[in-house]
Amino acid sequence: MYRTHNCGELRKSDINSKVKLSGWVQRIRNKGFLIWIDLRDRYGITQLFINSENVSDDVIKTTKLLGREFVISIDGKVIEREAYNNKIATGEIEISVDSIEILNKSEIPPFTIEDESDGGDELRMKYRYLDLRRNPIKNNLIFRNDLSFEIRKYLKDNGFIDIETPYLIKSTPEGARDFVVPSRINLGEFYALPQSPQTFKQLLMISGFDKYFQIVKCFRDEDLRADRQPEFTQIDCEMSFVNQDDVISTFEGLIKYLFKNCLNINLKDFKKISYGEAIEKYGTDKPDTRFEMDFFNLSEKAKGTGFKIFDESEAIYGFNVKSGAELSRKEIDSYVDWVKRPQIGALGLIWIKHNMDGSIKSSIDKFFDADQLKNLTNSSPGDISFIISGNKKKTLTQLGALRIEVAERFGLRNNKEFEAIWVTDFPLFEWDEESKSYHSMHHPFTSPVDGVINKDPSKTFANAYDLVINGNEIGGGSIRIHNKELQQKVFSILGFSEKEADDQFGFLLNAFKYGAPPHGGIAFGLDRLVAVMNNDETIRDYIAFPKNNSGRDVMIDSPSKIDNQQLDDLNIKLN
RNA sequence: GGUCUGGUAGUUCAGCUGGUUAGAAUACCUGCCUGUCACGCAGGGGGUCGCGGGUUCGAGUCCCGUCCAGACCGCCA
Repeated sequence: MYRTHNCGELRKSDINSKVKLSGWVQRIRNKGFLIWIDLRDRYGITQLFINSENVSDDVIKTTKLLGREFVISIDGKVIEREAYNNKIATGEIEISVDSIEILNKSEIPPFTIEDESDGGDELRMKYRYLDLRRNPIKNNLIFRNDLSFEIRKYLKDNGFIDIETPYLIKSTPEGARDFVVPSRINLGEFYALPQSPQTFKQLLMISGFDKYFQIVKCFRDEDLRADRQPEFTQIDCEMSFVNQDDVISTFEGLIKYLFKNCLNINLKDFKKISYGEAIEKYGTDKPDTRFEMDFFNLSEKAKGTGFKIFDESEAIYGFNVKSGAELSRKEIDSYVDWVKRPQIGALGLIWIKHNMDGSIKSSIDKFFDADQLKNLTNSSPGDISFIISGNKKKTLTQLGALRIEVAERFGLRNNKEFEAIWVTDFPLFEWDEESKSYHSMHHPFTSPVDGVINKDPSKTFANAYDLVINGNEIGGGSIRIHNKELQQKVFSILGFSEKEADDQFGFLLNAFKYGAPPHGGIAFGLDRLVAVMNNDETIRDYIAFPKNNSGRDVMIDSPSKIDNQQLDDLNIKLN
């Protein structure tokens, strides 16, 4: 037997008990005659106490050999501490050690295994198994576990069935790049890893499974970001005989349930905002609505005054910042520089300070008088207005990015506050200039509103909805097409020939012939949900073994070359 | 594919307009210490300044290339 208790559970009531504990040496405090060892496991830390006068020579000898991260097992008696440590749960007791056994020694770890580690990202990833010993990361994974459990509980209680779908499927050209797996017994052919179980869950609806879910890995071969990994986990759900409101209410219920049960937070009812409104007011389809700073549109109002920049712009938008008039010239300039960075790409930033005394100072004083400016921005004393003009789409995007940056610097992104919203009424199609073709904004199985496609496809709206929490896209879904003809029409608008559509999705079109029920669903990014619930926008520390910026796992060193025999077996030649 | 930032001791970092033997903290090692809990005190070891080239009397520092890492843009139906 290695232990009678774990390192986090002994209390004052256990005093005088004989116990056996096992764990890792967190730290040794050697004061000559008296030695303390912090013994750590997943559950906590228990202090071991060695008084040189009262222990065998063996214990002293073994203790001298110990170093950080040694794995040891000790026997001893629980005693009360002379001075309590209220920082840890076991802080009122310690173990008077009778015997020590070294179960395994450890080299000195490359970084300190403490809450505030000195390790940089790269080192932590290389030794991720050590990083996972640290409380912050360990607790993230425990939280994720608790969240998964509650997800399953809610969905099961609501009649959903967990069904696994295959990972080796078929490559399709639409959407993200597929990860591809060569087939040895079908030489020259390839599987693809699923970007989502989309078509399978629709087929399950046709099978009559009614309410399906799966917490499932998905794969996309695209560049990574702090919130994007090539393999990630979705909470994938689908329901039959539902309309948009049914799906939204079921899953608004799920999200509220999760916040309540995992964070003890009661979320307000989720506001609904249309895609068009989101873009017009916030410059993004995933607005952070915890703060105001809605855009105003000056595209008509500010033109015709002879100010060239405005007169020649397709669009002019701006927003007001409360207390922004306190910004120094230097701070304002830093915003101007910020929007001019290539990542944002604005040509400039117009600012208008509305001082507390009612006076106006702006970067366009030469072209407008104070009253004109007050009238344009509708600002209050104390505000600063930021304005960007130019191409409409770019202007809105740039201003949207600035809005977030301003909120960040003004501390408006309050991490105690959570605001979830539904974004609806997306366009069904998006025109892509590069390929001169329509793309699905969501995916090609999304049904148009009322099941009808407008003569002008770009004016058709999708029966789709995204869940956004604090400016992060957490999930998205739609009511699907369940009719063969409509599905074929969508494929043809997307530029598929009848044969291509049949080759790639014939199985689905076929299935629609045999009594496909109306259905729809949603998928949430579990990694992002976990991160956002912990006020984080980086998902890596919520995944046990994530990949780095270049898609590499630096711990196992993947991806890696494979040997020629393996290539031969697959009939693959590298060039 | 692109933009930006970084790479100096085991680790996290400092190192100014180029100029003696490249520093700090922490970790590590040795000794001392009878109530520590970020224990304390004294001492010690530890560096191809990512790599390659160039400019220069002289390069951690400037220039070019390259690799690695991070953030972002493109991309992510």
